[in-house]
Amino acid sequence: MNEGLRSGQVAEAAGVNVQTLRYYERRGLLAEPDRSPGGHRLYGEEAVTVLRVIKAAQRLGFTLDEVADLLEAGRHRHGRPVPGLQERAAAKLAEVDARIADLTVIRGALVAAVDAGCNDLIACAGSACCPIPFTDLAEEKRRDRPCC
Amino acid sequence: MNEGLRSGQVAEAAGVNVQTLRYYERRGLLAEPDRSPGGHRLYGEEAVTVLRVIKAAQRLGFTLDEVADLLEAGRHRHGRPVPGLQERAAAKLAEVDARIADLTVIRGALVAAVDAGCNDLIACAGSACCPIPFTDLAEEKRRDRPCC
DNA sequence: TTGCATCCGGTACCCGGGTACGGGTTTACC
DNA sequence: GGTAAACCCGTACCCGGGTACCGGATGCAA
Repeated sequence: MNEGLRSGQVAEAAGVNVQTLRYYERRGLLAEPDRSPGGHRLYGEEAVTVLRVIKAAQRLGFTLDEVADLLEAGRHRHGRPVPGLQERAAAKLAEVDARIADLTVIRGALVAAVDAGCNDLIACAGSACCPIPFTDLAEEKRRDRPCC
Repeated sequence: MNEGLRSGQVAEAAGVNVQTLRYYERRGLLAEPDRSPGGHRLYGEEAVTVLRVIKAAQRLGFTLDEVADLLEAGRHRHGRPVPGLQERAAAKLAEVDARIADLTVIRGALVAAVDAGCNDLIACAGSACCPIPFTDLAEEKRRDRPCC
């Protein structure tokens, strides 16, 4: 009878690998489900939702540890808001913005290299006219000076 | 006497770990340098340049294998341009653009979550008014529909 | 009851880019 | 010529996020 979804069905519905279910369970992201008399996992419908949430949170830039933390807080809260979810989302937003800014710098360097018709990285590095800002690219800090 | 730079000096000058030099040598990114009578590596000045180029190329989005390939092509070329450097840079540029676009979508979702004052991921996922586009976030494909 | 798909747990491996450790030499400076 | 720092090589380990393989047990249908 249909006393729950089997691991393969959940995995299928959520678009993940079956192994990933057990992996998430080990990592504390997915609660341990009930078992059939023979020991097979039997999930409720909500497991699929949880998986979708995990995948979405990952896409938003949260690590699995962070997601586990967020979900754990959600499970234990009793009416009050999850402490820090807002703050964590705002912090992630700042990280994402920084990453976008960084990629924009990289984009600029690539565009310059393409425009200048660079042909040899080493030769370019030696010549003063090279558009690739080797030293500025070295660290993502100190992004204040524009290329060349 | 000063018959070349020792590994520690090169590493220091390029801002990398000494172990990383040997790692790059193994990976074919850094040519095997001369040795002292006792077997210590003695690098020329150009090794520092090569390291800087490697680091810059990494920042531009190239993997170490790709960088190795690019450097190898640069070593073997005799006057003619490195085949495909332009194309590869253009391809990387496309990748970077795609990544920026993707991050922009993610940014939008984060902003929406913060603006809406989301407090619990699981609760949100269940309600229709949740601003986080769980299903759209699932894959980075199909990025055509705007959030909500 | 037989047969096949699915699931079980445990462990090992994958990717990329390094970093650390350990025991033994070599170099450089005083 | 002593001594401390730097170097040698080989190997193992780290991170994050899974994936694969194994032999054995279960589930379900005909």
